[in-house]
Formats: sequence, C-alpha cells, structure tokens
Amino acid sequence: MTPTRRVTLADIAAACGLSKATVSMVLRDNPRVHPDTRARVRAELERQGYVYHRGAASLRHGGASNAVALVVNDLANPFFAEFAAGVDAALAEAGHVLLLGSTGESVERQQAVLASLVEHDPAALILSPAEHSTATRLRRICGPRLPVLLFNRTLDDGGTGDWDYLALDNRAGARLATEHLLAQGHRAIAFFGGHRDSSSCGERRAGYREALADAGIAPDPGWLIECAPTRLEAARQTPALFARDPAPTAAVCYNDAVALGLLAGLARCGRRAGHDFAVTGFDDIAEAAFASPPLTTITTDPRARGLQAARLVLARLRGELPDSPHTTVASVSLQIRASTSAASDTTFQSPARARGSAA
Amino acid sequence: MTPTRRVTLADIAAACGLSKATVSMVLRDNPRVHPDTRARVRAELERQGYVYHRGAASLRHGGASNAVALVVNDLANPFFAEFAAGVDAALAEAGHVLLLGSTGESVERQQAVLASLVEHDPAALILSPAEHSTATRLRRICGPRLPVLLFNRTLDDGGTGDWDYLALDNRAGARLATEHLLAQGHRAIAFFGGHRDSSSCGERRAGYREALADAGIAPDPGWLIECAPTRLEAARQTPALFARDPAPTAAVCYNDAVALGLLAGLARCGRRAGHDFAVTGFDDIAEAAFASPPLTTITTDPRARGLQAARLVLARLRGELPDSPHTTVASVSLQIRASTSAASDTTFQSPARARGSAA
DNA sequence: CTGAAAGCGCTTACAG
DNA sequence: CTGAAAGCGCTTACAG
Repeated sequence: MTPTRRVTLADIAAACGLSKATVSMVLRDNPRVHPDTRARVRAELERQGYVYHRGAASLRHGGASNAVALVVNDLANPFFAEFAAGVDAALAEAGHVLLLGSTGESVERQQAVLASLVEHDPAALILSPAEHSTATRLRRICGPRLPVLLFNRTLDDGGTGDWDYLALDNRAGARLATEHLLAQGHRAIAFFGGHRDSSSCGERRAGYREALADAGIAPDPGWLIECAPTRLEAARQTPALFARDPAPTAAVCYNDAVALGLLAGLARCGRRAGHDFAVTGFDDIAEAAFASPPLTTITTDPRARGLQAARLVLARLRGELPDSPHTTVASVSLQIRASTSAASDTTFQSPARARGSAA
Repeated sequence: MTPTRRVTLADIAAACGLSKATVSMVLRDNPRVHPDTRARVRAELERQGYVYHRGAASLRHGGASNAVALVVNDLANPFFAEFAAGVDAALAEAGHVLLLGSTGESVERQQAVLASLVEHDPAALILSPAEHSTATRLRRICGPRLPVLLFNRTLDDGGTGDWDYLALDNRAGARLATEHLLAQGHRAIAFFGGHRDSSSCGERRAGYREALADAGIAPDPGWLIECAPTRLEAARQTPALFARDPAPTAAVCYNDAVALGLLAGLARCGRRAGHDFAVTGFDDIAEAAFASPPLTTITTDPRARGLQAARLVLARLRGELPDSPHTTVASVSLQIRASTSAASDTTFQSPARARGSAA
C-alpha cells in the first residue's frame, strides 16, 4: 500500500543541485542562504512532499525531542481528560507534541508505560503517579536526566523525589467544603470516599478535620468512610453512611465522582439530596453543574491545571526555573449549588426556581 | 539540574570490554550471544541505568517508529476521551506508544497538529477528522506513506480518501431511536442538534427520515433544528422546538451532549422530560445513565471503538488487511431509559410538579 | 560467539 | 553564500 521510499534531504539536495547542508539551512531558516536558493529549495520540498524527520535531527544535534510525555491514571475520568486537554493545548501552542500513557492506577502498568514512553526520548514528563508509586522505582525507569513534574499526588513516602510538583490545595478545599456545611447548620458531617493512604485523600481529610476542630466538633470515627473514587462504588457504599445512629446529615465527598454516586445512592434509599442530606464534591468536573441537584463542589479547574502543568514544564526546559525542585500549589474555590441548599424542595427544581428560593 | 551525559551502547560496551554490536544483540535478545556475556551486559545496562533510544534504532533499521498518532476533535468530550482511552489500552498492550493531538474542530489547527505529529514518524494515524477536512489537504500533510484510519466521519466530499475507515452505524442508530419513539405513540418527532453538513449528522438524519417514512409520516421542515453539538447550545436552542404549533412531542437528538442540554432546556421552560416530552440521545456516554431522567440513547461504546480502531491499525501495520482501503461499520444498539418512558414513573416528577401549573 | 564497518536522516562547525 | 566531512545512537550484514 505504501511502496514509495521516504523523501530525504538528500533527495531535495540532488534535485536542486545543492548539498544537504544548504537544504538543512533552508529548513532551519538560516539567513545565510541566498533568497533565490531558499525559494528553489522551498518549492522542491513542497513538490516532493518532504516531511521533516525530527528524530534524526534531534539525534544529531543532541537535545531531547520536542515531545512531552503525560501519564495519567485514567483518561476516561473527566478530571484527567480535561487536564490532558489543557496540557495538549499548551504544548501544541508551543510547538511540542504529546506522548500519552495511562496506568489504570497500577504501579506495574505505570512502570511498563513509562519504560515505553521514555524510549521515545521525551523532553520532559508530566506524571500523575499511581497510588503507591515510589521515587526509587520511578527514577530507575526515568533515568536521572528526564525533568519530571508530578501532578496531583505525592509519592508513597509523602515526598516528591526531588522533582517539580504541581499540587492542588486539597486541605484548603476540603476545609472550605466543611466550613460551608457547618455554616448551613450541619454538625454531624461525614468524609465519604477515597482511599485513606492516597496523599490527596489524606490532605482532604486533614482539611475536613481542621474545620471540624475549629467548630469544636470531634468527628465520630464512623463518619470516615473509604471507597474507591468511582461513582459506582460510592453508590454502593451509600448505606454505610446511615449505619450509625445518629447518622450524619451531610458528607464532604472525596471527589465529584464519589459525590455523584452518592446522589444516586441517596435517591435509591429514598433520601433527597439537598434537602434530607447535604453533599459536597471536589473537582467541579463539567457534570457537577448538571447533576440533579446541581453539585456544590470545590473547583479545581482541571483544564487550567493542565495548561499550568505544561507551562511549568516548558519553563523548566527553558531553564527559567530555579535549579531546586519547585512546588506550585494551585488554589481552589468553593462553588455553591443546590446539593447543599437547605431550602425545602429546591432539590429537583428548575434553576430559576432554585435561585428564587435561595434568595 | 541534569548535568549527566546520556548513557549509550558505547558506554556499556566499553565497561564490558565488548563491542557495541554485541551489546545491541543482547538488547535484541539475539540468541547467538553467549549466556555469560549476556548476563554481564544485562547487569551493566542495569547498573548504568541505560535507556534505549528507539529513535536511533528505527532510524537505522529503516522501519517507522512504534508510535501511533491519534487526533481527535476534543479530548474533553467524554466520547473522545473514552475512545482515546480504548486506543491507548490496545496500543499499550501491543507495546506501541500513543502520540496525541486535538483539533478543536478546526481544519487549520488540524493541519498544524498533523504536521507536528507526522514529524515524529508515527507508524500510523487514527484520525477523527475535523469538519470540512478534505482528502487533498490531509494527504499533502501526511504524505503518501502513512497508513491512516479515519474514525467517525467521512471527509468533506463524502469519501474516505483511499484510507481505512471505522464508521458508526449512524443511520441504523437514528432509525432505532426514531422507531422507539414511534412505538411510544409519538407522531411529531423532531431531529434536534448537529450541523447538517457533517457526515454523521447527515447519516443520522437519513435514518430518522427513513423511520418516519416507514410510518407514513412526512416530517415538517420545522422539526429539523440545527445547533452546535454541545450541551450549552442545545439548552439555548430548546425553545425553537416549540416555535410551531402543533409542536413536536419528542426529539431524536444528534448526540448525548445535545440531549442532556435539551433536558436542561426543557426543565427551564417547565416541561417534564420523559413525561411531557420524550428525548433520545446518541453515544451513551457515561453520564447518560446518570442524567435525570436517565437518557434513552444509542450505545456506541466509544471505548470499544477505540480498542477496535487500534486493532484495525495494528492489523494494517502487520499487513493483515487487504491492500485496498477497508471500511468497518460498528453496530450500535438502543438503550431504553426513563427519558422516553411515559408518565407512570414518579421518580422524576417532583421537580416539575411544582411548575406544572405554569406549563 | 564476537567485532569492524557502513549507514539511517539529519546538523554543525569549518573551509572556501 | 555554499559544500565536504564528521557524528548523534543505534543495527545489520559480513568476516573471523
């Protein structure tokens, strides 16, 4: 189906009666080339359908390629999909190309994926590490030369392995959510979902605890409920919230997926979210605003985080960052919607009505 | 931050007192190498933290790289995110690596993104073409040597430019949706959303028309309403459905995003989806099942399509496909949920009941 | 079983 | 302003 040989600089050079060196200079826009020559070469490049072989070029001139690798846990998760879209947009604008991998939250797959990506000589790596990643294993596979930006989580020892780190302000976010629920009059507030030993979950729980402590509340251990951060698991675990008496009247959820699952779970056991029970999420994925009731949540703006991550990495590549590892904490904010409004019967109403009764 | 030089075959060879050729053979698992030598080399590779330079290798031995490029319209769209996740999973399993780009539905960005990706010498390209893509422009940028699999849409001339094509059975899907609404007793059924001149929209409209024709119904031109396939635009355009009298009582939507926007739009004008008005979607994105009311839709299973696309491309690369371009039509199925059920379901009535009198 | 040599497609000094 | 030569990191015949 593709019998033709690749068109190379040598072909263009031969056709123009020039050397490869000159053709190369035209490609690099070297001003020393005579305008007429340049035009002739350009025409021939176009005529023969030449396509630049960036690998060969970067092999010769030494520097890494212009690819940046991105490894996330799960691309089908909207949080990571939007993050990846942001990374992609910023990289494309800077003329870089995106090498993508995903780990499905498995350290083994992560090693395999990284090993494969790294062989393509990326200029840098943006990594949202799988749970239980260690600096040692990661560095073994990435080598000492690859600039890495960790996103969203620290490593298993709580550190960042001397790499740059883009963090979400998880503690502050969970604190905001908890304080909002306290302000609504709730006293028995659960923390629902996530795996205790993931760094982000630990930080969010810490913020939750702080807010409760400030209000003079000692959380009942039964208010802390773990579950995988998926909608399905959250829906399944919902009854655990009501296992104790008195049961919590509100829950700070680990993330939006969990919160959306909880909304479904509540409906299934006949409770009205936003009325009988208040729910907050974390992330503000696109769907949060369209849930019913619309989800009060913490906006992390994953797309903006993606842009930010890409820009940090590009700055690192250009040597614009200090030599020591650099941690950036992205701030988050509270987005109040109907899932925490106490007003009666606003839950399933049209936006107009909900706004009216909230006033 | 990274002062160290890259470790190469020559370094390993020198440290072992061997030639580069022998070390290379160890890497390629060539059985002619003595087991002791092999072990020594392996240990040294590990000790020095050698990382294989696949670009240099494929430069030498001629074949393209093991990267496959994927270009979609918008990664933040769950349909494409799930598709990309499927492509990624299948490629990773086969030891390939994914180069990702997105076009934002712009032909210009598509040209730029492709130009950039192609320079990395991918083994193949999976492309969901932006609207108004033409075979001529695409071939100019991709060259004649790159195997391409088109996904989801034909090109502007309706063709596939001699490339492989993975299609969704749009016509059959829209027919199923329309027939379902007819079976529910609806006679005035709109086709809502999408751009008329996109191939997928054209095909879906055709299926819709066929089903109506079979039922002896001539669609009112006012039943065909265009809008950008986003939730926001669909919500905005909702009133257009009720501009005529008599208005339609149901709508086949171009896709789930449009259908979800329509659900919101209906709520806003005081109508009860699944009760006053029936809605079908297309795609069955994760959110469809969780909408309220849950969305009756056409399952396209984007993740499975991604796996399928990757496998088709790998088969093409292994020469397992006939030389002529190959079209695969993925079948779709109807997923019945509450958005088209009649009035008996009480679950979702509470919201609208309050506004019922206003309707 | 191992090594010396050529070469993939490009770029970079260095001459001229 | 243009060209000849060397070399990036690897692999592949070909000798031995």
